Amino acid sequence: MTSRWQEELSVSARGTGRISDQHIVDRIRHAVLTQRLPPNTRLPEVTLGEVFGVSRSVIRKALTRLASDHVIVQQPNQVARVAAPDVAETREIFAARRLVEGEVVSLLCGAFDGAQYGALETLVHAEQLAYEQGDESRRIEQSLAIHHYLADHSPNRILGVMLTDLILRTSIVIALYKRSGMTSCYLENDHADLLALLREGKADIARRHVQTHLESLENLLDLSAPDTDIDLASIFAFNV
Amino acid sequence: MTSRWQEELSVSARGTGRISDQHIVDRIRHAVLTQRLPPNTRLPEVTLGEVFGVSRSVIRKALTRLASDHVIVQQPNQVARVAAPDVAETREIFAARRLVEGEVVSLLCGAFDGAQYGALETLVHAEQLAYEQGDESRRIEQSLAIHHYLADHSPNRILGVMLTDLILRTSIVIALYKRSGMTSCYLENDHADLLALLREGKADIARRHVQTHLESLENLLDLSAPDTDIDLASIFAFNV
DNA sequence: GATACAGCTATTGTATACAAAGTGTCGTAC
DNA sequence: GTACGACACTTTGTATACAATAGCTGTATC
Repeated sequence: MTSRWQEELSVSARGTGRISDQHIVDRIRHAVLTQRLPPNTRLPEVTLGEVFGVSRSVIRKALTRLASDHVIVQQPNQVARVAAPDVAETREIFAARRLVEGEVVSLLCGAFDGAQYGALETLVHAEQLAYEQGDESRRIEQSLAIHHYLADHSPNRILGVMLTDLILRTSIVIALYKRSGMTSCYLENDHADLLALLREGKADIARRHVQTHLESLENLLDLSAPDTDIDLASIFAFNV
Repeated sequence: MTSRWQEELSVSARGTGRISDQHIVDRIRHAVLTQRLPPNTRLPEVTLGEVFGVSRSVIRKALTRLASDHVIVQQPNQVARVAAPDVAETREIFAARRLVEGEVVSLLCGAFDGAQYGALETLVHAEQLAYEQGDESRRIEQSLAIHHYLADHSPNRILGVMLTDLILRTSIVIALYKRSGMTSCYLENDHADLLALLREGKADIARRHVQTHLESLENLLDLSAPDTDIDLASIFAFNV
């Protein structure tokens, strides 16, 4: 039973001439980021090996790194799966991201040159356009590009890579807890306002703006649903 | 040429019955943390395999994880080495730790119960005692234990593991840039004062206290020295 | 004496074989 | 029909063999 994602990944792999473990990590990260690899998806080593045309050794290294980044979860003698954080962890991920992205934005205030502001502006416009055209997947891509741009240009590179990881983990939990009725996790003008604040160089205001933005995003999710595991635990409690 | 650290690690390994990659990661992390594995130390896979009595497969997995945690650096076809961040990265590590540990402490304010305050107090006293007795290595161990205690009990577990990593990376750069004359990186009463603030539950003051504490620690380092690579570059400059 | 080159050694990269553990299925007993 | 157990299959864990690459040492040459 060959599922959809195997084809997607192998197509991506075919484009590049050679395949290193770094490539594999990037492909899988990107697939998770764009929600083509939903939470809990099984990732058997042999299957991935066939998809990318390498042996398990290389896959194993890639999976180890992905597990370190909390993109997948690996338990002994069990198949690796795309991570599926519970509600509590989801809140913690958002809180951590508010802290880190707030600081990064604060550091970034007034630090860009004209070309960089231009690049950001292009991304913001593209997102707005995609939203107006109802192209949801393209809108998400642009939105992610904006946040990644901030992470990649963080004056503090440590915080930059932390933010990159947190953006990915945020994508995972959004995929998990997005309200079914909700067509889109979009907050109009938030990114445009942020860009303006960056230009003006008001660090504290910009920091708070990002944090509010992320809070709004979190509030769009349905975090009331009890977790599968927690359900089991409560059942046992009743039996005892 | 069997060097010192190989013996140290193997002794640690012998104590535990079985050896998993997690054990190996922990051993190496601890050895780096306590500065028995100084920055730039070479870590060949076969040697580690002999030390721990496992094959390269297991070592390889451990090294991959350590590299993900920035404890070691791995370049293609080259021996893994204990990380040795440059001055710029050192400053960034400290800045990141100030942000994260400040937040963790803020979250922790007034959150401990009596037993937990007692545990912390014991650690603080032990550190003070070790300092008075001039037992530097023991003092460092206690100091690390205090900060690890905070990280391990962070209400936000994401920030907790981030802090654990940053503590380790801080240890590495302290080993690298400690002033030669300086006998100790100790700031009297800082930890005791922090404990008092945690008890009182003044989150913002406690946060600022930790951040100041970390700034003082950074200022004890000699971050003016040019990097090894830069030294070589300047020598070449003279010859040309 | 300096330099370029060749070959050797040390070390990592990759694939594969086998062992061990988990997962699911089928059949049988009741 | 259900519960239990045996067995087959899937998947990961570990070791090892071989290939490929980096770094070093010695030597020949200018």
